[in-house]
Amino acid sequence: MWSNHINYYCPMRTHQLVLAWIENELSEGRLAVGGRLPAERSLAEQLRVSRTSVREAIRILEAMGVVRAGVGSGPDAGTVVISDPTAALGSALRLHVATQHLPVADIVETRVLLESWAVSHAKPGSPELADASRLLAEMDSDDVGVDAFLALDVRFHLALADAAGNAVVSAMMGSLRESITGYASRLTANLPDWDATAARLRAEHHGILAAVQNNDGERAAKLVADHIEGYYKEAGLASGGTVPVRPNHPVI
Amino acid sequence: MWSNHINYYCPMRTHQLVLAWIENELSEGRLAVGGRLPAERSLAEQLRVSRTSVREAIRILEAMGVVRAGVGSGPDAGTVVISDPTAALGSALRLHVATQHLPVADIVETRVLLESWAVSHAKPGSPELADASRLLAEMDSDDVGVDAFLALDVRFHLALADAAGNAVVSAMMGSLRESITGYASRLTANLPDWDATAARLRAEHHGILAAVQNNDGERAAKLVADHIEGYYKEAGLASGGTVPVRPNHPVI
DNA sequence: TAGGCCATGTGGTCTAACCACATCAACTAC
DNA sequence: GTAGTTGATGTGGTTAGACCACATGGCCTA
Repeated sequence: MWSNHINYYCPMRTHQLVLAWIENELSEGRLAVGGRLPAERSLAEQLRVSRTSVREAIRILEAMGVVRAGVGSGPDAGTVVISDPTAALGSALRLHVATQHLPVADIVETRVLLESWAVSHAKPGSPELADASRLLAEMDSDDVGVDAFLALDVRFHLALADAAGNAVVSAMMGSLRESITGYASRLTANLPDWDATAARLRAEHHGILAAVQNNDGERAAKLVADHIEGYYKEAGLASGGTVPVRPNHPVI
Repeated sequence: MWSNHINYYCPMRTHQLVLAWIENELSEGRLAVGGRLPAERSLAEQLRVSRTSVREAIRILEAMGVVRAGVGSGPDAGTVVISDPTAALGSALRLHVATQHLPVADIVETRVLLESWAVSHAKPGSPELADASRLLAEMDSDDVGVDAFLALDVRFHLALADAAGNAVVSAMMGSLRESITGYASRLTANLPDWDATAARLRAEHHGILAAVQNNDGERAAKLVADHIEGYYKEAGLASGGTVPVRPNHPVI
């Protein structure tokens, strides 16, 4: 392919040129989180490409959780740099689960691996553990429904993961959870007795948190592994099955 | 936003509609790896959207490693479904490293975690270990340059990760490696004596592989952790530093 | 029969136009 | 003077239509 207007060979597609430019701006520090990209029309003119190509690049960055695009005027408008690795990893994992080339069993296994490491490396006094404790208190309330309980459960486990202080592990944990949320909620229907299960989960949560706060990382790791594997075993994890339709669950 | 031609509220952007349709086709099994998407113009007509929106969706899927687009006619032409989770995760991680919201130290730590788990769960007789052994033999040759050695090193560690048989861990390992390749090769320049380092790395590789083949997962995990941490420590990992420019390193 | 050539269909790119939206400044009515 | 209205401006979102390079395959010619 020959780059338009210019007479030298260009193996890149145009939107990749734009991506490379933006990534370079990020690397060089001229563009940082919270900063704004030039308007699409300006950027197109600046890079001598069409607005179409600029938009394709921005769509990719948006799907990667690197930028957020907003219409209108004001602080929420324009294309601003963010940093949401979880969104990108989650979408990618979910799509590949849909192609059935990433077995759900492998995702669960990886989750056990990451979360075990996280609880065994969590700092006992970290604020994330205080959040986790608050979430447990909410879950102990009698008037939480199944959906609310599961939502709190997700936040509890993410708080545990965050307590280890590793951004990559946190992002991967979040993305793994996101990619199998559909499964998890369907699995709940398989449970013979939700109330009994909920009571057990509550007790296990408290045990895990106590172990972490007592600085007993090894015990916490074992407890959390049993906790996760036990839940999926009880609910009957069907590895390699099909994913339910989620029409209102966009990639971004 | 009101969906064009139709009089009901539609909170999705048009390209997300296309993404949802394609993800649904994948989930329902009507589209599988190796299959082909309808031509962009056909798909646009079928979904009553513009070709631009279809293309934006395909760009995202391409960046996610879910499809591959080829021009012309014949078997390599058209948009065909693939499954390359590593590409997606790697691009995402690299971009977020560029935004300096994912510390390189966290990536290295995560790599240690995943790879330790992988070697401790690798099956001693798996074919991936035979590949790893072949790679070690190549690395033992005297006439391999630094770059070739590092390339073989990457493949050796990926083979180890694959031996555990978890697709998610393999993909994450590959993406972590990809996201810090720039760093790793720059770090080499910091080494005081490459020949000595290479000799040490060779010996450590053989030790790791031997432990795996002897079914001593615990020892293999410790060796691989020391191996990785030792290398980065010797080369002087600068956490939070800036990434060098890679103009010919497209996202896809 | 062998070679060249063009019709066909693919993705890649560009242009130009319109829309919805959000802000802000200027203007108008009270 | 103040409050409300209104329009200009600039943003991303979407569309239509055109042209290009490319790869195949069938047709036609020598």
